Amino acid sequence: MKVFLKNDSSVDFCPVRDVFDRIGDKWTVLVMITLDQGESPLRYHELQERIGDVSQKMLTATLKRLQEDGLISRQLYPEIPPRVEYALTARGESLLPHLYRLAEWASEHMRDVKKV
Amino acid sequence: MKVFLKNDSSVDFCPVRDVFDRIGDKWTVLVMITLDQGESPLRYHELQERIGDVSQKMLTATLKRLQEDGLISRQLYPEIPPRVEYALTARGESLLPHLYRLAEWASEHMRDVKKV
DNA sequence: CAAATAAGGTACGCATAAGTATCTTACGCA
DNA sequence: TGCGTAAGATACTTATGCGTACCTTATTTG
Repeated sequence: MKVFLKNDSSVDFCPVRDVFDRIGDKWTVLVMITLDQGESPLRYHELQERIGDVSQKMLTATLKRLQEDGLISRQLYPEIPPRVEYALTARGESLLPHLYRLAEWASEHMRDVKKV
Repeated sequence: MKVFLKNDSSVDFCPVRDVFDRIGDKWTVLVMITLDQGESPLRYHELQERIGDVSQKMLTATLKRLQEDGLISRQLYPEIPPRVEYALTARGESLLPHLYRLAEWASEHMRDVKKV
C-alpha cells in the first residue's frame, strides 16, 4: 500500500505521523486511558490526582488540545467554585482499542527492548 | 483493566507510553514503514532518498535506536566504500500491523481533527 | 595526485516541550 | 475582613529534539 508515503517521497502525507504528532506527547494517551478507566466523567483534580505527576499547566494544555480534537468533552457547571467534568467522546473511544493493542504489543516486546 | 496504571497513581508503568517514548519521535515510524514498503533490505542512502527530508544525523540516530531495540537489523558489508543494509526484524514486523491500524483510524478521523 | 564514493561522527545552535512559581475569580463562611 | 475552594492563566526557566555544517575513512579511478 502506497497510501502512507507520497510517491514524490515527500513526507507531508503520512497518517501514522499525523496521529503521533497529535497524541504522541508526554501526557495525552495517559489522560485518555485515565478517563477510560475512571468512572465515566472525571473532574480536573481527579485527573490530576490519578495521573499523579502531571503539572497543572500540562494537564490544562493536554485537556484543551484533546477537546479541540474532539477526543474528549468538557462540561462546565458554573457553580462557585466551578466544576468541570471531562469524558471521552465517541471518537476518543474509537481510538482506545488501537492504543490498547499497542499496549499489548508493548507488554510482550518492550521488556527486552527497555534497557533505558 | 488496571494493567496500564499503577494503583499508587505513579506513571512509571504504562506500556502505551513505553511504545510512544520509543517510536513516537519524528522519524522512527517513517523509517519502519519505508523499510516495510521497500524491497526487502534497504541501504542507508536508499532510505534517505525515499524519506526525502530526513537529515543525515537524524536518520543515523533513528536507525541506531531501532537496531538497539531489535526492530531492525543492520548488515554491514565491509567493502570500500562500505555497504550497509537495513531490514525489519520479526519483532519490527510484528509492530507494523498495529501502526497500520492506527493509520486507518487516522485516515478516518484526522481530517476533521487536523486544523493545524 | 586528487577526486569521488558510502556510511557515518561531531560540534554548535535554535525552537519547542515541559516544569515551576505566582496570580485570578467568585462565593460561602469563620 | 480575609480565608478556602476548583479550575485554570501567565511568566519565567530549563531540558530536549532536531537541523546545519563540517570532518573522517579506505579504496578505486582519472
